[in-house]
Amino acid sequence: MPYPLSTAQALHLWHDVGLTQVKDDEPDLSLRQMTILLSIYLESPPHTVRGLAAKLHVSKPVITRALDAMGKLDLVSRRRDEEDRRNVLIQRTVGGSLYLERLADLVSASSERL
Amino acid sequence: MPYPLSTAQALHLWHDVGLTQVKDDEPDLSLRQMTILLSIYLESPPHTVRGLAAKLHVSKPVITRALDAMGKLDLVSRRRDEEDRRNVLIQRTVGGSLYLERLADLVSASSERL
DNA sequence: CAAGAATGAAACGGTTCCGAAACGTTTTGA
DNA sequence: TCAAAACGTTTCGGAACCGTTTCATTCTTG
Repeated sequence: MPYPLSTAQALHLWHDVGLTQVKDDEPDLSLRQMTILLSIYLESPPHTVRGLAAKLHVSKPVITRALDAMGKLDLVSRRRDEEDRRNVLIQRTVGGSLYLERLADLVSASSERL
Repeated sequence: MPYPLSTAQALHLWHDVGLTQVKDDEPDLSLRQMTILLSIYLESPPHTVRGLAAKLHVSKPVITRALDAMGKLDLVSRRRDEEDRRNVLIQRTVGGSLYLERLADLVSASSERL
């Protein structure tokens, strides 16, 4: 368990990771997209549009559009809930797992250089 | 000095901080804007449009527009370089310092809960 | 001193995101 | 059974951002 980061270390960590992300040519996820993606992968299913919207305090169309965008990038997928066909269940993908794995490695590596 | 963060801890830290930022009503800075702001506050002056563009591997208009946007939010200010009037020197503001202080506190507090 | 280089800003067209409102489908419950 | 509610999506107009190109100003240098 690491000690809490000092405020100066926190800023350097943020700077370091941001710099790497910006310098890469890969399309960056917006803050909202990234947070939605992390919610899907870190919290236990099922994930629904309504549930995510409530958790992030944003409107449902924000979630729908973020899922559209991340779906094109193969970071998440959607499936109808057959038990209640009004619901859409949001699912993880291999691409999403790899994406977050790389992010985690980046943060972890930056934290070593503090 | 903290130990390096584990990959799982890194993702939870990112999620936690993102969640707080998204739930706030405050206007979020884009990844590029945030990285520019951190460069200005963490690295030693002078900061110029050209210098920042080179460091982040982006075009100059990206920097100009980000400075416009952050200037409106009172996070940075600009001043002509009187020694070479082609240059614009980018300067820190009280608002920018407070903004980053709050970010640092947020990251630091989240890191405690890991 | 004049021609070229360097710097930052502005203009332009295209893409993406936003909030609010309206919509289609499915389920609920009176 | 059938009106109301719930869920996710689509549409709409507006705002922000992007990359490229062009421009005005200032400096350098031959």
